[in-house]
Amino acid sequence: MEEYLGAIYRLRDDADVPVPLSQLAEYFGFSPVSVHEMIQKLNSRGSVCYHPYRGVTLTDKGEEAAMRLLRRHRLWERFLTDVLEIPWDEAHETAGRLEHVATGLVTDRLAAFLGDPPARSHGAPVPPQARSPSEVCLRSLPEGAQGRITRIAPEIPVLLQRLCKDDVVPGRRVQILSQSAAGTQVLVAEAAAPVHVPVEDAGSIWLELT
Amino acid sequence: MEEYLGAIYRLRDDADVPVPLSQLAEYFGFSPVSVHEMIQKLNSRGSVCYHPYRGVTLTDKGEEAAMRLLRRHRLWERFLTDVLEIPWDEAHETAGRLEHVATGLVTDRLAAFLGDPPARSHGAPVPPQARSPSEVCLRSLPEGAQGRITRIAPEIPVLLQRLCKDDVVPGRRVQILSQSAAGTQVLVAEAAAPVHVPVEDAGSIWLELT
DNA sequence: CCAGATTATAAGGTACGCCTTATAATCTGG
DNA sequence: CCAGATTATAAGGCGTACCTTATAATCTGG
Repeated sequence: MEEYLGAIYRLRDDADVPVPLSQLAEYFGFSPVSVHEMIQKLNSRGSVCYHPYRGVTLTDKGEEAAMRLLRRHRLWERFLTDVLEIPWDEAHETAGRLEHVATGLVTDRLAAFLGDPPARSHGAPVPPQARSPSEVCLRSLPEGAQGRITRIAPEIPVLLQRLCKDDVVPGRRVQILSQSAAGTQVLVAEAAAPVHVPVEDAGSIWLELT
Repeated sequence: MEEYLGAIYRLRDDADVPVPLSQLAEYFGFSPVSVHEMIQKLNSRGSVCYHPYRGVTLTDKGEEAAMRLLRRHRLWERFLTDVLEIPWDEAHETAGRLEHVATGLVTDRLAAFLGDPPARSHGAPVPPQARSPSEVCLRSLPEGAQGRITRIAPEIPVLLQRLCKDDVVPGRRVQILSQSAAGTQVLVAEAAAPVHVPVEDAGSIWLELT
């Protein structure tokens, strides 16, 4: 239930276009029928606005809930990475379960404890927050450019897994070796071997130049 | 599933006596039939040993799982009360949901972050830990005695709610005003009005004398 | 030792969130 | 503009964990 709102929020990623149900189905690895069912439920509950054949958008109510959910996610993630020093991929996954468990008071205190962070130390902003204009997409960078990964967006589970495998995670310094139609060749931090990032993934990686 | 193991662990409370299913039913507020069903499942999975007409005990496997669960509970509880300064009753409830969400690594790091606490600052030990021998039961104290509440055990939800309502929670200083067949009259901390604790509750309150 | 209370177990039901299969509606490109 | 791909929807199923009702087994105290 909550997961759907979070997924829509993540998938639409700033642009306020309807998210196709097929995209949600792929995101969760659920059948399109199941997603459709759930969306109907969310629609009748007024969390979501369903546009047949086009997708779903969040209502004000849904937006609210999704924002609070993502805020909790970011806060827990930040706690796990910064305070407990859990690796990013595990932190992200655990935060995905912690985000559903926290009263308003706990969330607020957690935020205060973390110093009301304006952003993840390594990653996307803690809502409510817009994307920083200084972030540029990996795909748009020339060969030789260097930067620090600040964000993976949208955060699609399979994508995150793929990237984590190659240590392409927020916080890493990278250098672009070459751009081609197939994708981008990058050198990650102090790693010896270059990593190939396919086009469809490169568009989801955002960095700050150094 | 996990909840049942935790409940058995809490209800048996040190003594290694079978826990009657009726007690579990009361603990959860479930019907006896539902509890019986679940116990059958746990029994066939080898987490629990079912003694018909007598109750359930934990197998080594179940004991292990319950201990890890309770450990996570205590650690989160301690984090919430000590670090985030959440009131005890809310902390206990939230910890009840957080305990199911934490990998081994997160638990270990959390424990380290809290300084590998031997006990809750206010309350029961973080397993594996036995009960302190210096704890005495409220019911057994003479009039006039003073002490600090260290523990509510067993932690039965309805009991915790009742006690929280009167601010009878771990950490509070109390003075025994009178003992009677009906219960115990106590003065809590700096509260103006004395509180009446019925016999059946007084047996679950443990304190350290001052 | 047996009657009344517990406890066990069988049978059938509900809500939830997922599934598959199949058909109908709508969109879109050659 | 229509054929093939998407998308929607109907129908029926599954597992989980709870429920009620009803009957059977066992325990326990007077």
